[in-house]
Amino acid sequence: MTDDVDRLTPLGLMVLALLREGDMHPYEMIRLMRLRRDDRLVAITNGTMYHTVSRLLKAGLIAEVGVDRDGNRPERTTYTLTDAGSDVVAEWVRRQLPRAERSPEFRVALAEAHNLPRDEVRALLSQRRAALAATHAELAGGHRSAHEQGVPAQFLLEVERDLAVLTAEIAWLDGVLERLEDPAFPWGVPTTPSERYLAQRKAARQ
Amino acid sequence: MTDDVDRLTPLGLMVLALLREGDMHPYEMIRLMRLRRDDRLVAITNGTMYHTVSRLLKAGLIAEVGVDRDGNRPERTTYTLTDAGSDVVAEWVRRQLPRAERSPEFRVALAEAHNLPRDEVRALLSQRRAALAATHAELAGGHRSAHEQGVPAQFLLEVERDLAVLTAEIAWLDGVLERLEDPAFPWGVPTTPSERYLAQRKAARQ
DNA sequence: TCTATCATGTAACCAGTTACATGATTTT
DNA sequence: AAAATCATGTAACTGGTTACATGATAGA
Repeated sequence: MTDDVDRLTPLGLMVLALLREGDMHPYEMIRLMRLRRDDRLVAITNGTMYHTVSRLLKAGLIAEVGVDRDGNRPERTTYTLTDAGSDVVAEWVRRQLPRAERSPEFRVALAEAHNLPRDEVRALLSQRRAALAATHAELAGGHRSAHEQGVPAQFLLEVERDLAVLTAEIAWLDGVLERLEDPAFPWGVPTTPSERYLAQRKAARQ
Repeated sequence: MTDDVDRLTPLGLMVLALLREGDMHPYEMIRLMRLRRDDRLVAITNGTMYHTVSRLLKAGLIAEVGVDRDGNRPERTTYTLTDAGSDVVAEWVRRQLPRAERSPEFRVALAEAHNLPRDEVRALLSQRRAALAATHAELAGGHRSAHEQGVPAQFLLEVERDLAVLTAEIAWLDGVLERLEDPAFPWGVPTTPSERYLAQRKAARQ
């Protein structure tokens, strides 16, 4: 399983997380993810989706639960999450959330953070906060010493942008950590699905 | 050439830009880029570097300029930039700099922006500023309507982070655009190489 | 002298992208 | 009825990563 978690790509994880909402066939995943604008986080194309699904299947994280057919359209295979797949979702998020990298992985982990208990998320994000602060300090040190050694300003623009973005992220994280302490802040998966949610599912199912 | 520019990866572009400083063999590129901490921007491994160099060669963007040998160490091939390769650097930066995506490509384009004239960079970054503002507006609209339709707050965390980072980037860009208007802000490649620069080159050459 | 690490590179594998295929439905 | 688009998927290509190879030097 360690291996599974390591090899999981952002799209792979989002597919697993999606299957926690119910069994689906790949085309439905594509539509639902596009409806929700998950393509902000990962590129979604037919090729990538089918490719990803077949790797998840081979890894035993999902399983076929039958083939249906709608009118005379091509058959389509519906997939379900295995127990292993379900475990892997939490483990992946747990691993990505505290890391300092500002990567596609982190954005996905944050978007899927509600798959973990709220207190664990708070702890993981605190770790990330510390890691980002360390990165910031190191980068600022490098910038200062480059400046002192006479590196011209036009070569330092990118570092300065990086510092600005890092600062904003840290400030944002501080805000979130505070909000998460408030018991009024909602968490987890709502027990009664909203209208909007149901409408989305239906639209995607067709 | 259009095609060349499109297919160029961030590492490929950085290799081309590096070769504007002089002919080099791949291992030297690896060392020099690591010294300069370019591995903040792109992953640098042996495999990736040699792979990239061989693709640049095949595309005619670089050429072999001889094989040397140091003592009994393995032979090594030195590469030089072709005219086509040199053109492609500017064209790639010109294309990436105004885009709204906050991708590895943009960071590399910014780090290599000094390969273009300062006024062109100002114009390109202004375009990006506008594109980011548009993205921000759209994202904020999506967030508001999701909120109004009752999407619980724990599902909106990632969007909020995205908005915070976008805001910081726009503010940073405004600062840069202002600085670039000041004729005292330095630009271009310094004519007399600094000590630090020479020391780096030497250390990387070995 | 044995072992570790450096210098330099090759090759196989793996994930993502692009292009295409095929029949069904909808639009003109 | 022709053209466009949708639904569903396959296959080939391309770029990046990992693992390995080989001789040279340096340190214990």
